[in-house]
Amino acid sequence: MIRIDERISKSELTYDWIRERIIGREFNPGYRLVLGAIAKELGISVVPVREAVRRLEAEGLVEFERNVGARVAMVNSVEYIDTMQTLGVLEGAATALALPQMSQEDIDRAQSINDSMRAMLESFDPVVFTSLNEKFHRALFHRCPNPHIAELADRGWNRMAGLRSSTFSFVPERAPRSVQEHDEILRLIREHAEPMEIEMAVRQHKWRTVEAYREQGHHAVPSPATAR
Amino acid sequence: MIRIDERISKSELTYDWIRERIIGREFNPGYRLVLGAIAKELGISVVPVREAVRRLEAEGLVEFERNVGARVAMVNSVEYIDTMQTLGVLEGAATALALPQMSQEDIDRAQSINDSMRAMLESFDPVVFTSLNEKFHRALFHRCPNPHIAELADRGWNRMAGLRSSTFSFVPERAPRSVQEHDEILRLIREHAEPMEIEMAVRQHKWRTVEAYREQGHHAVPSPATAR
DNA sequence: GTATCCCAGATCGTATACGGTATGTGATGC
DNA sequence: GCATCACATACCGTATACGATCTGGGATAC
Repeated sequence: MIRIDERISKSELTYDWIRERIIGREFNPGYRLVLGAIAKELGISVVPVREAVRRLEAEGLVEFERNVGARVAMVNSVEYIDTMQTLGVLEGAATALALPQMSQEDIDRAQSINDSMRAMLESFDPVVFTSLNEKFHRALFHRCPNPHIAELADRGWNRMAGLRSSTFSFVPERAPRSVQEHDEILRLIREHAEPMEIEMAVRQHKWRTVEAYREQGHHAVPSPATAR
Repeated sequence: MIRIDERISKSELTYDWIRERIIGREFNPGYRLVLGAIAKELGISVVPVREAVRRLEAEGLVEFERNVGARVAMVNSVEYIDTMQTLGVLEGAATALALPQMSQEDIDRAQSINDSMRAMLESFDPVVFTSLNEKFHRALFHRCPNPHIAELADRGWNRMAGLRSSTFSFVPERAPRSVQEHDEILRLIREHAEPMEIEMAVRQHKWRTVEAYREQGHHAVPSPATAR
């Protein structure tokens, strides 16, 4: 019997509720998440709200200070760069591991997403473009047989979404190049290139975006690549 | 003035308390963590205990089932293999990124740890050996300038500790080879080999351990063994 | 006018309480 | 003797309550 019930706990509902609002930019970075206020808004008590917030904290979407409260994680260039760098490593590995499980349809789907991206290079909308970009990459690694890596990559993307509504608002000039690199990755996959080569293509693709962002100089902060 | 206070929340204390016991094998995999019982043991209420348990769940040390409760994550071969594989990726990358920050003392310290490991190959104690092994690897990547990767690698090691008190209890025959590979990694670092080469050496080192474990066939047991 | 102190409001951290769900056990019917 | 059902128990999920801590602003001293 299918449980129509399938009831989900209030803390989980709250978790989704807050998270949606962070990802959807309704709650901007720095927005203060007051437990009592959210509880009243949702018509529940503060306990499940608290639990939801702590979970979001564990995933890096929210910052918490003892006896002060929670706020949506701040836009911070260093964080952004670190997250992108980490995601490059994870997603590269996840994609390489997913290769044996990848079907022709998976590849076709990714290709069609990338075609959509190319099509919109003319009338460029950074937010939509960024969202398609995420879809493209998820399509490539979602078959990853190692659930740990897949989940970490997933969290990485969520965190990114929280930190920046749109990567390509900051480095629009990278968009054409990015589409090109996507094609290149798909080509490597189709031609059954060495998994390591594909992994590095994916990683470098992300790292080049970081480079572009860094050179753009949106941040006064020096790169971690300091001299010994 | 330094706050002698520096009071830490009860939920945090509880988190540490439980975690110590899991890592220290006082709570074995499958051990049931009853909120009320722990609360009474520590003389506090269940609320902070609950929070601590959820945090441990987020890190994978504990499994939680709605309306049933929490138990220490089960020894599960698949989980173990996945975790090791992920850790190989993360630690390889973290080590490579740490290279520019690495001092001569760091390298010497790692070398001396490995020497201790070699020394104990004769009278082999898997638990101590595994612990030294962890120290060795942490010594190599702890300078990693990207805190995200470092933290993920850190969590990976903790998770491993929870899943297996000692890797080398299961594949003792790999110990000598492992020491050798450590030397090789140190050699590459000293000779300023390509970061990528070092990253792959670290990754492959871990993956070979997984291979050894897998071939050993210990994992005939899917082991949650509840099968009501 | 500036710095310090103190108080009030806001918000968190934790305790206690209670209803809901799952699990095991003994009674009942066959 | 076996399967089924009902009930008791254990434990979780959430609500409510209250003391603790932080923050900001106004009063006071100089």
